[in-house]
Amino acid sequence: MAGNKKELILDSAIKVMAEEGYYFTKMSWIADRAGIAVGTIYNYFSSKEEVLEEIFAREFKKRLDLLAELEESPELSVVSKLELFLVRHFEEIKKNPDLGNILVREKEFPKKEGSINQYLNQIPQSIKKLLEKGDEKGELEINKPELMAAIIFGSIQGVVEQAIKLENYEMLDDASDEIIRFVEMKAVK
Amino acid sequence: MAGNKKELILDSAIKVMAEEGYYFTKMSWIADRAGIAVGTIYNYFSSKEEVLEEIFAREFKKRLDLLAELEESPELSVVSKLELFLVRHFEEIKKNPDLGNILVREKEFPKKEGSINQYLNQIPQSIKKLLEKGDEKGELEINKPELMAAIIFGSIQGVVEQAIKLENYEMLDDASDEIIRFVEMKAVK
Amino acid sequence: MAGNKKELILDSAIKVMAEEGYYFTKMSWIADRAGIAVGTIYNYFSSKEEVLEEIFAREFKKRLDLLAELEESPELSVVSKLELFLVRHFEEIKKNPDLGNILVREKEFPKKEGSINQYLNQIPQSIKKLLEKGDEKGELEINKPELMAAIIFGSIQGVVEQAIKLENYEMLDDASDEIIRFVEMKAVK
Amino acid sequence: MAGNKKELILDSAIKVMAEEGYYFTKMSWIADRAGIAVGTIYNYFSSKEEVLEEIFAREFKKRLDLLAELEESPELSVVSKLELFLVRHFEEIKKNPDLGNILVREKEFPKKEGSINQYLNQIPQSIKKLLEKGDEKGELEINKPELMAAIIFGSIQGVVEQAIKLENYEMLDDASDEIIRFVEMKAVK
DNA sequence: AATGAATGAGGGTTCATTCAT
DNA sequence: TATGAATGAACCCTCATTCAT
Repeated sequence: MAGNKKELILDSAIKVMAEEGYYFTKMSWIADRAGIAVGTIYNYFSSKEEVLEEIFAREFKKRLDLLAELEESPELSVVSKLELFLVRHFEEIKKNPDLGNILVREKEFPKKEGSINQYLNQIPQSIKKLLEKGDEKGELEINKPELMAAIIFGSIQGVVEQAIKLENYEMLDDASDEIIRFVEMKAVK
Repeated sequence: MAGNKKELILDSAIKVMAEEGYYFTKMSWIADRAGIAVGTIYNYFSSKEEVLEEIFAREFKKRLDLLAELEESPELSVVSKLELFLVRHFEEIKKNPDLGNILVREKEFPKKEGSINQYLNQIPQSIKKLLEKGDEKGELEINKPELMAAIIFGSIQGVVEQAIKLENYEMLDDASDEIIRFVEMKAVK
Repeated sequence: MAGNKKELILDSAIKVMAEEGYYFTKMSWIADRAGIAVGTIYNYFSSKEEVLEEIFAREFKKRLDLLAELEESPELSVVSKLELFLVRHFEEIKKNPDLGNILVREKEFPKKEGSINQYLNQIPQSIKKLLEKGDEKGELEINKPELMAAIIFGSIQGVVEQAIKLENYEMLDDASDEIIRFVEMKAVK
Repeated sequence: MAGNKKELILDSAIKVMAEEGYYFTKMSWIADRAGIAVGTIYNYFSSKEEVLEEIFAREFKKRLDLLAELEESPELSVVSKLELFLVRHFEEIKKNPDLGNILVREKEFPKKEGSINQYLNQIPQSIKKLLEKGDEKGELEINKPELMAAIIFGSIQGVVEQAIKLENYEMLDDASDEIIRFVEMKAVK
């Protein structure tokens, strides 16, 4: 039951924040949309920032769990791993574009190491590690893994951003293919 | 003199906003950093939002002017045009990373058609047009220009974001090469 | 409870505005006087202007309701109606001179049709209608009802203004008699 | 020349204040309307309040001078004196309704004994004295001179207020007759 | 656990006034 | 004298958070 209420609040927060952006979002709007009182939110979250953090935490946990799982699949090539990751990510975004909107747009909280930054930084890092593993294994030839990771991560974000802005969600279906093609350029033949 | 003061304010605003993010930035901090009174800012800008808009307007004007100029150079291939654009953009960011920080991070102002959104939307659009031109001219084979533009724009943003976050500005030197290589995959041989 | 808090704020506002005038009145003074926080005022009123409007609205409603009630009393002569109105009005002012002070002094908000102007304009209009009715019924002979209404309304305001300024509240007891005597000059014998 | 500039500023101030009201009037608007710089105003007036005070001072000086002059005319009856005063006052208002607007509307500056209050209080006082003189001389029978003065002063203000609000300036031509008729009620036959 | 009225620190903005030119 | 950019104190209003019920 308690879990349900927290879910309810998060769903409501995602909708409002996707529409208005984190800073314009008022706690009272989240409450209204959820059909509860403002005070109730504070029984489940200690602050507005924590609501956003929880959203990021959950979504990033999904991605990072998937990445960890893929990590431990020796039968898969690095490129396949990346592909599986992309496919799944874009599927999730397609299921809930509001979420994608938030994930892609909220970049504030400068300095503060905690907050959402901790999550945002992990994906490019994981991609970088993946690419380095590919290089070590002789699958790929990556000279500048940090740069490549930046490009790949950027591509992912860019696709989500445009898909939502243009309301062209089909773009998400083709995106992994296209990005993977880019990585395959680096494949050692 | 007047131009100087406006410049002074913008420089100060760029520094503060890069450090703190637009929403955390206080008008009084911009004034302090510029060594002037808060009221003075309002002699040059009508609101905090307008300060950010001016920053975006100026930087995007530079980019869009360059794109327009390249447009009218029939001797250049589409790929070369894109390359020149990228090289110049990354050079500018390297000269003033604070600016890059802001350009890449501020994505709020949802809905509001005016504000910074008008600028943010123009670059992917211009890239898309460039790609379509390349397709028409038989230089490139682009099936989904919108997707490709999203990926390229995303890559650019991703590189700037990571370069700044990791304080690895050399990344910016190699980024255009790498991104162009991706576009060249689409070249018709 | 809620009604009480609104009342509390209005009472406080009346006192402060009577002492200081609307423009000098600070929201924080109203709050202090009411023993509440500034923010609380905004749970009941959307702006400082709305506080003043509510004061006017309430007082004018009382007057206009009375006028409407008198309107529907065919047994009363027009002069008697006017007299009853004056007596009641001056009684009210005597009970709460602070209120009278505000009602008589605040005339700003130029142009703006909403705001307090809508109320201020209604009394002379009602008086004019009353005089015209008297003329029609053959009770009075009024050639210039607009002028007469202006004089009567001005007299009322003038009496309240001086009574408060000179702190001579007895003046209010005699005022209706004197003003009515003036109207009776117009009585058809 | 200097006198001219001061005149220019006052004329401009009257127009702006009549349109906007004292509190909404910005010093810069007065300057703009006068075709001069804001700073220049401060060469002739020490503050915004002083501009308003000067307007009141001048107009009230005219009235008080007239009253003083009438005072020393033993051949005139009190009623005639009052009539001459009213006629002149309404004539002036008709010549410059903007001025009337200000004179009638600005009542703020509570407490502060200086400011415009000093002027506003003098007219009812003078009227009261005039009435008392009439009583002494056996011309009039006035039991409550303070009340009568309040009514007469209120009438004057009310007429000006309505004439301006309704843009019915003809009202001003008939007003003195009507008000005098009221005073004549008190005449000893 | 749920409520929502109360809180009050905080910040963007205004604008009368100043003063160097 | 005239200018008008610079000043900065002042204030309305917002809204995340609290807490008594």
